[in-house]
Amino acid sequence: MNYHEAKDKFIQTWGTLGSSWGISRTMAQVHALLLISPDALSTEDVMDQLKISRGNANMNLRDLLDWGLAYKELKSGDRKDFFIAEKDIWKVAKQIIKERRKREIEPVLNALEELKAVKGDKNDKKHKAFVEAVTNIERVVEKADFAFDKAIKLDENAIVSALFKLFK
Amino acid sequence: MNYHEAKDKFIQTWGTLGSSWGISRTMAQVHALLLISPDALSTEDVMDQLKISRGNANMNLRDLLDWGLAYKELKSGDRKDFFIAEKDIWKVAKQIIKERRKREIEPVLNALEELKAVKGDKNDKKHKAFVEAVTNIERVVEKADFAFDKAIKLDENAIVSALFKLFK
DNA sequence: CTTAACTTTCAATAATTATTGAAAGTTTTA
DNA sequence: TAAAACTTTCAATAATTATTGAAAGTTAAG
Repeated sequence: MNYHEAKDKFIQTWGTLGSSWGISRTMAQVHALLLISPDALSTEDVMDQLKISRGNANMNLRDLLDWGLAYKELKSGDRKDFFIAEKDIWKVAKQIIKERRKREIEPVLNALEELKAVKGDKNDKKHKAFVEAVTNIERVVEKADFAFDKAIKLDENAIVSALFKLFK
Repeated sequence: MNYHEAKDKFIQTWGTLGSSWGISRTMAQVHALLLISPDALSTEDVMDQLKISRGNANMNLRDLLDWGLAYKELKSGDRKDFFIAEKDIWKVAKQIIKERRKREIEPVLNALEELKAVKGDKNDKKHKAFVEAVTNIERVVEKADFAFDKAIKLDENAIVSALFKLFK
């Protein structure tokens, strides 16, 4: 496999992985391209290399900035924006967890809390099953939330070695 | 909020959460419905309550069985299949992690391994950046894979208390 | 066997989500 | 201030993904 084949396959692979873990396919592809680029790229570079439109490139670069997965780099003597990826993948992972915790877990916890207050006959089979299910789920979601919160505060090796110790 | 409102909101919430964590919206909704149902439901019950077609109900129930998130229950004197959800949410979470590890992480690790073997000038800036990026990613993905592998073997409290100890 | 009860499949269609590209907006330079 | 260089927006459109429902398939009972 030569450089170009490998590059395309990498962008494709990273895009697929990203989209299955909650970041959009194109955003992950742009990130992949930036990851393997030794130098910062402009919007046009991204457009050319991924064959996407200006609007699309702009949108996804902006989203990457929002997620903290890429940074702007201004080159003196050039008015264009250039972009570089966060290349510490552990930091990338933590950043994604952090964003998704905020965007997805928090609203769910709020919704679940509300749901427990359902009015009705507390001895009804359905009512009991409902409150029980919601309470159980809330407990697990809270624990997952807690785990993610801790994970983003630990470094790469600490979390792995902590888990490992449990099996020594 | 009365029972029906709460039920609908719960199904909606669980569907949204599911779809953002990699299981299809409708599959998560069917699972939600089964979760709060005190008794096993038939395909028709699911069709009626979620207002979805027979084909769709069948497909999603089958997928839930595949993922190990629901079970068939046969009632004597009835030829229909009835379904109940796995109600231990920690088990549900572990099951989802297990399936996604198999379906998504393993293929990515294989692809990354292949990519490291890219042919070309090892001193070229691009080539070096590429191999470095792929190697870094592989390292983190392997660690995440390891962590998930351990997580699905631990019980609910062990993993949380292990993380907690690191902060005491 | 044959019929009835039920489940599965799949091509057509609908719904959703992503992408384009031209126009509007912004910033910088001279 | 004007014009050039660049970025952002957004309505139209394309691509993708999910859903339907009728037909085919399967299983069990009579």
